[in-house]
Amino acid sequence: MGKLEISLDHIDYHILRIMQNNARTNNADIARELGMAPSAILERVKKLEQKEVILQYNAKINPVALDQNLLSFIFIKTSDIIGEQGVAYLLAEIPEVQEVHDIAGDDGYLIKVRTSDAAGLVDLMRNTLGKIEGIISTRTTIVLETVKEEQKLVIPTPTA
Amino acid sequence: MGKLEISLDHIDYHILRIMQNNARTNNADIARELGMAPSAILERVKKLEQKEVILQYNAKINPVALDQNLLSFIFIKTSDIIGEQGVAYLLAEIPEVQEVHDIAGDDGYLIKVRTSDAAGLVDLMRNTLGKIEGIISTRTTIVLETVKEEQKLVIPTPTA
DNA sequence: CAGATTTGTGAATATTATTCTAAAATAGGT
DNA sequence: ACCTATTTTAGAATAATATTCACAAATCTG
Repeated sequence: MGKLEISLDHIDYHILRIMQNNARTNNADIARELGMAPSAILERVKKLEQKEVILQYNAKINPVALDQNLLSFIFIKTSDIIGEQGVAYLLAEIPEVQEVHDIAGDDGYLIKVRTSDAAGLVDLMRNTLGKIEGIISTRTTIVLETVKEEQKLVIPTPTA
Repeated sequence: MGKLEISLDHIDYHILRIMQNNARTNNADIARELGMAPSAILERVKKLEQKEVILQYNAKINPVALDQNLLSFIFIKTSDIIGEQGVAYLLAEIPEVQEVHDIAGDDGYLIKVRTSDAAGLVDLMRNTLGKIEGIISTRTTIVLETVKEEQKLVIPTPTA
């Protein structure tokens, strides 16, 4: 069920490194690169999934292609009691909201939002955020340009 | 030969929706779901890649499994001239830095950083950020808990 | 509407995924 | 060290998928 003990060896790391860079790499290729049988790789990958080390595989789509050109970060102060996250879950349900983080200090959340343009952002704030009870205030930061945007983690190497 | 004209139909959207949710869905399955020949799907997927609509496929790995438990956002003010992004590129090269955004207003950047713990963050700020010329000041926001973290885009549906 | 281009189908072949059994490796306990 | 239980791997056999290609259908374009 939940995330069990995690004990990953360098073979797992190698698999993760490959998968992180191209999730569509097939078993046969991974097996060749690691010099192992495809069946062994398949077994390991399944376990990595079961152990929730690999959470999901997803295609990164170009926002421009879908006309989602505006990225914004919004700090949201709420009346949520510490520990409770009612507003957070409501925020998480909004499709345009890609991330919801409970942050320290400001008794609030930081969310990442993608809309087509400024009008879309205004619309979202007015018609969606505006209707959520418990939001006290918001502070929006507009992204002019994204230089890097990945979810890749630093994976330990055998010699480090 | 960058991103050319983008003209996506509802079949492309459907493929993107499937791929966004599970990048390892095989061609045959997609073909079955769309009621088309696998060869046709293969053709479309290749074109989506060529047109840079699909940017990459990646496995989302559990940060906890790799002992990267601390997520932080750091606002960085620099002496970069507007339009120039020297510091941004240096920041982008840091493995622990997952995102680098040029933001409006504060003549600075917002970066997203993942470290093992607070000590790792301090270490990064001191030994890596500290050595980058042009950084004037930083303001760090610690994430206590992440409620949602995805890169999924809103994909238009036929009836919307 | 004709010619040209794009996109799709269907079949054939190459490659890969998956399953299974036995061997090898590993971990624990004495 | 040794034996046993457990985990992991290899290897072969089979099922399924990927990929290619020729031709048909659909779609532009002018």
